[in-house]
Amino acid sequence: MEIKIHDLYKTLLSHFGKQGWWPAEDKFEVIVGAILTQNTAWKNVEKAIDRLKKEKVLSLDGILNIEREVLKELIKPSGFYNQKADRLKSFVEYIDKNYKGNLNLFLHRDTNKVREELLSLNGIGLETADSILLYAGDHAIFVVDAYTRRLCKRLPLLKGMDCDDYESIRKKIERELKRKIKDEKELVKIYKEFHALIVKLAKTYCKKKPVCKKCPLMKKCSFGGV
DNA sequence: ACCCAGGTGGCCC
DNA sequence: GGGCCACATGGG
Repeated sequence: MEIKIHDLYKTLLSHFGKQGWWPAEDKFEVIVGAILTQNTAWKNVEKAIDRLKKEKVLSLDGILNIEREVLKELIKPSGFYNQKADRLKSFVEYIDKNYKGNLNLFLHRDTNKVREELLSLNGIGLETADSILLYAGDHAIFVVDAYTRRLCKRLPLLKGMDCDDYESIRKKIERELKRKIKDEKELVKIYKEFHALIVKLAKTYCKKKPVCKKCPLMKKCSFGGV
């Protein structure tokens, strides 16, 4: 049996409730978190963010002016700290140089323009770019991560599509949801919530075992669990 | 002593 | 255009 994407969203929402992503105080914190969480447990990212806050450098100017070696030391708990320090530095330098350090000026423009620019920056790939677009910029872009990809492989919800291709999954999910949701603001809200729910699902039921008997989607899966 | 975590870029074929 | 690999810390 095939699961409709919107039904899957509804099922997850009623099962887990609203997730309220992204957990951050402002746009800049979302961006820092998006870079720091690359292949890293969120718990470790929190430690790094707390340290940046404590040093009062969790701002565009803060990261711009802090010495690279000091920055590395502060974000150490989040791992890959050499490259992540470079990535944070190159991002704030880019915004400073091209947008007078004004994040809103950068974010609030044509979606594809912003996306292209993000992708041109060092260390910002598809998922990080889309996380920033959706959660910091409120653009209607769905974020695909490793969990989403895994879900696509295990659920017959995206039949006939390439589950290894990021863009293919993103566009399919966006198409399906756009068909159902006409209001742009509502769409953005659902993209935010849906991605968070997929992460929640994976963390709750699929930590180790690829197929979990406790999974709430069992009944709807032709093969028994995600 | 493994394996995993809200990825990305570089190199190889 | 896909298949490896390094990147690093902390928790199970």
